[in-house]
Amino acid sequence: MTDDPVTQRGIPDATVARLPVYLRALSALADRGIASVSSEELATAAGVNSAKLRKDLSHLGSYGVRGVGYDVEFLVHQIGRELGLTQDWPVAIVGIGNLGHALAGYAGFASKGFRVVALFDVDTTVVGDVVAGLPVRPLSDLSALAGSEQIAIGVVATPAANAQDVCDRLVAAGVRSVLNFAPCVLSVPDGVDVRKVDLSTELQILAFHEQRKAVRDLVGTPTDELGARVAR
Amino acid sequence: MTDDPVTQRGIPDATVARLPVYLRALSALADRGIASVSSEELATAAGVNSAKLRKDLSHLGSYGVRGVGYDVEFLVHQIGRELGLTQDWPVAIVGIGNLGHALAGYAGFASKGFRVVALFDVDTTVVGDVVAGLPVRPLSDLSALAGSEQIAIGVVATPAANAQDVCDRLVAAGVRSVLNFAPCVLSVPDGVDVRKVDLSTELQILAFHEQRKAVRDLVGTPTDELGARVAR
DNA sequence: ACGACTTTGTGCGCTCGTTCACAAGCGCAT
DNA sequence: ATGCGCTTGTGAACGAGCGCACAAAGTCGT
Repeated sequence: MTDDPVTQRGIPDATVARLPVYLRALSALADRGIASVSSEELATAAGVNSAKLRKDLSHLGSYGVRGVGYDVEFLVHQIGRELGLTQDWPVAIVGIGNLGHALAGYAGFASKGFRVVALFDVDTTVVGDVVAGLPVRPLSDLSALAGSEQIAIGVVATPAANAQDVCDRLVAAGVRSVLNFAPCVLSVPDGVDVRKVDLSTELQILAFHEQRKAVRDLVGTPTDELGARVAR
Repeated sequence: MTDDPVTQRGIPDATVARLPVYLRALSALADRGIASVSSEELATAAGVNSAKLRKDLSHLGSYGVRGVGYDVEFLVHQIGRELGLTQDWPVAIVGIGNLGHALAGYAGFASKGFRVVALFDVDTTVVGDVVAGLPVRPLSDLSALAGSEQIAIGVVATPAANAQDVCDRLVAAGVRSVLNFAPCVLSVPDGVDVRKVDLSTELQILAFHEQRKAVRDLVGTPTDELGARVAR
């Protein structure tokens, strides 16, 4: 019954988070016409340890050839399949402000099977506009469209004040994956995934390290490694 | 010489990454006029375990009162100070395309001591435009401005192809904190921090889980907890 | 055909972070 | 003043993930 023994049993979250990075590095190699790559080369391209890379890939199956490396094309296909990029993922963006505009026009969406199929906003002055070839629809339309299984991923690009309400509507409409750009915590029922992209948080983390570096410079203590921290 | 015993000795990265979330939750409470909060309440507001919250806060010092909770105003101040938000952080944005525009106009920047002071682009058709009150300058101006210690954080909002070059220029100009929106790995020398914000990666992670959920639904196995994973 | 070389896949110890559970500490009511 | 109830701060157990190091397994040259 298990259609695939490897696929079924859990891939660690940390690994899943890195697969897109590997995929991108591999795609770049493929574009340059490179057919085969060693774990060492791919690891440096992806900015990770080679052992970690190998362990990550081993979760997908034994796709490497000892003494040779990995077939680039094949690996691209396998990772893509594992991430579900062979299918088409309809995406809806809610909140067509500054950021919503940019997201709607973002080419990176289309590249990997993600397709923006609907735009929503509460602001009646925006509703009806055509952005990136799609009409901006009122938020009330959401339930109708999503109910027909047309939306897999909802992107929340509204101000924080509206985010939870918008999220609730998305969930009510059957969306089970939400990408949240609003600077707030969204609470969702079980079975719904939320990922947060938070510019402000990232800046504050950078500020923390920057401040620390400034202090170090002043005191002039080169104790400890104060090396680069390529933050996760 | 140690001006503050607690501040000096390392706060875990995982904790630092959560401090902005706590800060936001606390600010929201303060706006609602709430003066005191328990770890339990704050934890739920921030979407974390209360024990974790307490341990995180304990790294800043013993700022809570047993039997009572934490003083909201005071904690806001302390976290803000720890994150370096009492200072002003000059930010430069490179790459004034779709995303760069949105970032330049993003209000969240200004809110916490981050101030966009310069915009750069290589595209001569964009250079000279005024975006969000600032002129877009040619990339060659970067070294001059940054050399005078005017830029603390560089934001890379260019296509992936230009990102490494832009990053190198930023670093050469003395920038030691980079926020990277380009879908690629940036390599930087020791002492420089890079944080990545990657829309495409987040979508792919969501797709992975979505696909898995779809499989579960088909097979109809409610084994394991297939609960909500509020992803990190 | 065979040995030397290369690279994968992984067992193992270690570090880091999370969670539980509880003692220490504080305020308040009596 | 004293004891009670509440909440913090933290010791300790647990678990996840990372990286070293090496055996297994394949290729290539001779």
